[in-house]
Amino acid sequence: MAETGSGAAGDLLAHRLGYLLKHVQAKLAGESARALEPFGVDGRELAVLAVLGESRPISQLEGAGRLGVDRTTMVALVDRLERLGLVERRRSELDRRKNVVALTEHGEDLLRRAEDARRRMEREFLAPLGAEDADRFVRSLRLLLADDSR
Amino acid sequence: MAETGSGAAGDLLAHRLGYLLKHVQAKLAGESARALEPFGVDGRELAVLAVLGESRPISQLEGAGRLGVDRTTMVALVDRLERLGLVERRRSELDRRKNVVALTEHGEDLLRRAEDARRRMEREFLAPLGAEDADRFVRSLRLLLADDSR
DNA sequence: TATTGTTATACTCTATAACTATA
DNA sequence: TATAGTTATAGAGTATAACAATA
Repeated sequence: MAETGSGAAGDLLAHRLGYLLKHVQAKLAGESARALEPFGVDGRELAVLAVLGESRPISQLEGAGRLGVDRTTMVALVDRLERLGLVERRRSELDRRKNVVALTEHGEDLLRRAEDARRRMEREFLAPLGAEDADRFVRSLRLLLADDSR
Repeated sequence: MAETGSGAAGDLLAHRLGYLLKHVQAKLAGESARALEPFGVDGRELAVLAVLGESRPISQLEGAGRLGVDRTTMVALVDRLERLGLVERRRSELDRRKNVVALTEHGEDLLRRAEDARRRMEREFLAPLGAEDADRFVRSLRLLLADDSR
């Protein structure tokens, strides 16, 4: 989506939750892209890296589950990270159907530095809210996602 | 995106703004689809209808500008709304290059009823936050979008 | 038979380029 | 020459179906 809020949109749209959410997300995506550009990965790929680098090595399917993506999507994500030399696929010795995906040293290093950049970017992004409301905002997002009262 | 938050994701991802925003938006999109299903339009099309139905009739390009979409995208959106009998294209008499897009009676009626349903859906969606934090949340979204301090 | 990874494929969304008609 | 609408097309992003290897 390259259509950054060109139209002032009066304020008819500023009252639509869908519009607000979509465009705030798009704006964040832009800032994220800029912040991560030096690292050659996007926010999504960094999230994959973070999940894969979390404690013990996990399989592709397990990673896909945690990220909430399809396993075919996961193949493409790992493909790309592997091509960048950030992760390595190894056949699991316990269950040879599984790929265990582990971060390379380069991957570990990039993960640390890119995560720093991401955190800085997020803090700046939320700065207009002030510290207190920024916290409340993030907590609200978590609450909205967690609530499974359907 | 049909990948509703299947993976519990520990809470590694619950601290990533991008992940939270994306999935909250996806969840809202789901609720929105359900709420608007009886009307045969999605949230986006309803927003187009709302913009077009706002006071004086406007051209496609003007509508596209307000919505923040490309004019080629606008063609497809108006195509669909016209096929549904919700809007009508008329050649502008002042400038015959322009299409003036006006809501039909059916469109006006659907707009009113679907907007009610949307507002109810949004209120329910935000309910887990409580009234006060729900307000703050929406205000924060507006603030984040408005801030042009780049 | 079921599961994991993979490939091929299709579908959605949206933008770019080029065309038509008007200005 | 420039603008509004349109069409054709291409590029992301992601899902479904089918296949191979393994359990």
